[in-house]
Amino acid sequence: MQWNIDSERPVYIQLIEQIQAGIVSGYFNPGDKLPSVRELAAEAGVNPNTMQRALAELEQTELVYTNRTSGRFITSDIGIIKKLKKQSANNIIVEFIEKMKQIGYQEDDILECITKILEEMRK
Amino acid sequence: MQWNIDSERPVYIQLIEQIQAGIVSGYFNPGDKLPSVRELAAEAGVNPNTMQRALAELEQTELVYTNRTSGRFITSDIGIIKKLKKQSANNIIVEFIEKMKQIGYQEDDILECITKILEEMRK
DNA sequence: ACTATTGTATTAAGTGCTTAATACAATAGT
DNA sequence: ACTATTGTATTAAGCACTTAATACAATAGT
Repeated sequence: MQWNIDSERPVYIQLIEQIQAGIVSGYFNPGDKLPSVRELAAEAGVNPNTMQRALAELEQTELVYTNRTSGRFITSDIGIIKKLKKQSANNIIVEFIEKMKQIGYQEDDILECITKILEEMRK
Repeated sequence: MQWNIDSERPVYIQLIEQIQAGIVSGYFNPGDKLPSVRELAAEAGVNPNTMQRALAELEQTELVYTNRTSGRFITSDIGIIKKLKKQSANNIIVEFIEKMKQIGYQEDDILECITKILEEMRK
């Protein structure tokens, strides 16, 4: 796994994001065993407690689960993963729309704007 | 002005956002004189220093300017306002796209998703 | 020239949050 | 049964940041 931690925001938040992205985007596969807390921490260059915190919080989404001494695993329930992916997308989109409205864009304008930018990116 | 401050995030940030939104969305008009720091603070129910901080930071965007004792004014330069509005939109959109990509959405998916949600909102 | 009103500077207290050191607990594997 | 390895709990230090009290500075208006 390719870790990418900066000091702009709390480390544990970035860990959560990156692990979750790894699962939801398919980098980790359902049922995979994760390396141990200490290994992951070493790999990412963070304190084990910090990694532990990230993983513990992730568990609340049921994306991963723990067997006390045999380690942590990605859920095998593809439904959960898909559901969370949709949910995440929804939250991101709603937040995005709210922000755009706050600076005075109507719904039509938003669609137009983003279409334009996405087109530009394709070039 | 209708202030809406919660304790989730720093007060001064929320003030910046709301004032900026007020300008960019057309609630405040170019050239308008703003109430004094102390008045605004009282109105919003915050400490004057906090309002001062928000206004001072806003000045860096050139949306408002100060005449030491006669008060603060919204810029009369409509260009600046429009430019900032576009810039803000761009930042919001780019950030949005990045987030969506991080959870595994391609550009096409993004457009599809948001189109769908916007359509739902219209109903 | 005076004074009220405006913006500004300084600084200290409070606060919440992150991180890290360390110790504890459970169990798979031998 | 032992031991190495796993996850977990506790707690304290550090840190950065926000907020607020207070004092200072400039000038428009009289």
